[in-house]
Amino acid sequence: MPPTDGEAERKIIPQAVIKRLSLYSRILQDLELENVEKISSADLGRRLGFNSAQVRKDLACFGQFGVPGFGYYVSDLRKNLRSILGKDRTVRVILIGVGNLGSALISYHGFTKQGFKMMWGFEAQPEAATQRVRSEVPIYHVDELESKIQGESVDIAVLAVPATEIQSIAERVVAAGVKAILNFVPARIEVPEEVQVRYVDLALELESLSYYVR
Amino acid sequence: MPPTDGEAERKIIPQAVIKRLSLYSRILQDLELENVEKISSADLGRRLGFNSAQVRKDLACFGQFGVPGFGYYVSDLRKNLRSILGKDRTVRVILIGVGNLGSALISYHGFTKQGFKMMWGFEAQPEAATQRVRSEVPIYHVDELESKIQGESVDIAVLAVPATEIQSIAERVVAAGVKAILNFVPARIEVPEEVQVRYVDLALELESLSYYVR
DNA sequence: TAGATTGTTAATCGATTAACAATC
DNA sequence: TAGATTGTTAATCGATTAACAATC
Repeated sequence: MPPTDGEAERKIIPQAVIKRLSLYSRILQDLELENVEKISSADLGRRLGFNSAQVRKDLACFGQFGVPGFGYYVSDLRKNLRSILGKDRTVRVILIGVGNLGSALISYHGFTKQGFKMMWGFEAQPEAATQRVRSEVPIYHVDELESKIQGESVDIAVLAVPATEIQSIAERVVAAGVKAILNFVPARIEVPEEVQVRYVDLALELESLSYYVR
Repeated sequence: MPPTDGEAERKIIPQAVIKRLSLYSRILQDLELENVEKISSADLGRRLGFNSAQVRKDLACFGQFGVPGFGYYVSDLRKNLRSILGKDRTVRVILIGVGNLGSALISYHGFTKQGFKMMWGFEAQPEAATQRVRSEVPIYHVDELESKIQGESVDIAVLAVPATEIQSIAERVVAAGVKAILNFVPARIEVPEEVQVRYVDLALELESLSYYVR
């Protein structure tokens, strides 16, 4: 039986589908800038190296967006994807650990370009970090984490703290109500299963490449 | 019929297996520091959330490293994995585009910790970048790319240039003989298929998380 | 020897691709 | 209408997991 209400009964969508949706969304962004009005699943797939059936099936997870015999209206599909991905409103991000890597992430242009709002940075040595960074984003002492999050909601926490700190920081962030974590620290964290965690392990990427060049 | 020589007939290994191998290798590194002598596939898997059969099957792609009824000798398995991953020698890395993100990557401690050698950075404005970075790694003008690579071999090029530059930089790097690219720029590049390319798309990670918090 | 755990084959599961009726 | 392309079902492919004989 089909879901009777629009929101609550979302079926479980594979993570891989969500990633491809983001990719489609970007291509559509480019196409819109180029004033392209329509695109077929075959063309959209070709730009990313995907099969046309895969494009249609990914989209079919969320509804019917195309016109048989014609294709998809670029602007219409883009709107729909943005809404599906939750990008039709401001997504609020904080960064914890404004060291070497964190300094780059807090002012990373790619985040802003894709419409994320970097709210605050948190650091154990906030003065040094503030000097280093030169960005509009205010940097607070990590002790203020809970008090800042309280009140103003935060969607995603980006973690770039030392490995020794990661578990305790993750727990504090979760306790403060954050539901999604992007972790740049090469260590697994244990959080309740309703909290979404993604790992970006930079050295791991190099390692997997080094296999092919030996 | 089994391969008759040790090197040439490597069978095609899924990328996912190689990534897991790197993860195993790190766990073993930790265990060795803790003076743990042996580990079973079940314990190794548990640390990463993998099934024990998967651990054994991944390892089986490359040989028999375990002792039935006992498990794996930590130090022995680690040596084998390092050799498989090509980490039993210095892996030489260069970085192109020493801007905001590139500045962090060139001196990223995680790379050094995992035994990679960051050779040089290349930039269109090398003076500004050199001032910004404060690391031992010398930064050259991007015009010197070919002449520097010539002679001293480079295993992996990390790219963090502006999106408009990415395709031409990729082509130059490949022409200079580099066989593996780690691309932080959110744009697909076209290279000969023997060149290995991995994409790290930071905004994409946030996008896929934002789906879960809307 | 008895117990434990490997390496490997067979079964299961999920994701990708092909095919095609529906339809604009 | 004829042609093109969707949405969706069925077929294929590959990856994960279970099971177990081999063996330390």
